[in-house]
Amino acid sequence: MNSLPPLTHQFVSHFGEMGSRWGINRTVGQIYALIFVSPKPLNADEIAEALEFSRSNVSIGLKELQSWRLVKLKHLAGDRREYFEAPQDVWEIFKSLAEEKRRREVEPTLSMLRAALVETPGNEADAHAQKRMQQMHELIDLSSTWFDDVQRLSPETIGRLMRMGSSIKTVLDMTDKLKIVGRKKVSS
Amino acid sequence: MNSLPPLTHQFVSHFGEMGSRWGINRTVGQIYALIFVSPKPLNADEIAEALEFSRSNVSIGLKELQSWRLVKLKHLAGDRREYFEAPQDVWEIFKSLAEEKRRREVEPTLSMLRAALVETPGNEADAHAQKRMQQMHELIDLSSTWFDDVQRLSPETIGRLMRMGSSIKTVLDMTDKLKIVGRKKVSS
DNA sequence: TTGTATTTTCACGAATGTGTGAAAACTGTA
DNA sequence: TACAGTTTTCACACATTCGTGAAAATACAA
Repeated sequence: MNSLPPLTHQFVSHFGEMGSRWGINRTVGQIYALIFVSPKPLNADEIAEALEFSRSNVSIGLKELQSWRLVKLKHLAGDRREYFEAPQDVWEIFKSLAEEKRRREVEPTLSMLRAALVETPGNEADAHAQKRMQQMHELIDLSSTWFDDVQRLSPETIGRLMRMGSSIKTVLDMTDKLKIVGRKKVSS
Repeated sequence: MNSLPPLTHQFVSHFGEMGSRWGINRTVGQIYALIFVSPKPLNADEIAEALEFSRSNVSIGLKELQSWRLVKLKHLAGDRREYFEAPQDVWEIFKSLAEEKRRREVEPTLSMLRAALVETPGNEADAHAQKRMQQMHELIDLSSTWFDDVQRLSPETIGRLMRMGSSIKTVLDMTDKLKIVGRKKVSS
């Protein structure tokens, strides 16, 4: 760990520190950071040595990172060991992360809400609770579906959308106007 | 806790279970859930009784929820106790959450990346690492700025944008075409 | 198949996080 | 100021998570 070059070291340390806030542990964060900045795939021993973790710890960390689809397993010719690398395209990474987060952190709640919404509340309190759940469901469902849709766009298109920022409103207003004009034309 | 009406109970339990995935603990999750579905503001004692938590635990949980801006403190006339309620507008809640998450989970990383990007790499490995950090920075910075922008739009506009889903691409393509036509006109 | 390199599992100690009751601190009223 | 209601802090016990080395399982070459 201390033998890492300064920028890499800084990056790896930061991911270790932030790990807990992101819901992964220090080890996993550092392993990912190291793989992310590495110019070539790494095997578990290299990681264990660079980070001064036990081999078993690295094994567990890599399993976890694979479950998040943040690292890809790669086999090098003439080498039996397993090598890992991070996808090169950061948009790809972003997508995997978002998708996995939704699956783990959002979907279960959506299911619970859906189940609760088809029940018939047995009293005043539950009737109100159900109304609140309805509001929550609407919001989560809309954002979730939207994210799903947008994810399918090319990175280039997403980039274009994002760079518009809040001026997307103007575009939206414009298209709405066009639609109304269109409708008027048809109906008149 | 067991005296809560069934739908409320289900909701509260779920938030307790999901808590760990969301980076809050069971207690905090349940307290929030209870406040969210409650038709009226609640005080700490009511929460402690309903959830069968110790009074001190509720106090700590409420502090945490306030720090996330998920509950609002409210004083009821003629009552010295502090009452808490969740903002009624779910979009408002969503915004607070997103903002707070960015502040805690994204900003520190952006700072670190910015700092690393102005350094001069001392060797090949760090040169490559810096390139990767550059890519990561670009992505996070763009998304972060975009989120900031969009957050300022009215819930209604955001809703409109989201309901468009991936067909936003068509709109984007259209406006691009308009711009090109416009430019041609000017230049010709 | 055997043998060896490699990965995974597991039990354990260490570290961290959680929830409690009691005590301290605070707040507003008289 | 005194004091009663309310909130917060704190030390402690308990639970959970983390990281390790050793042993077991797996994969593959000969």
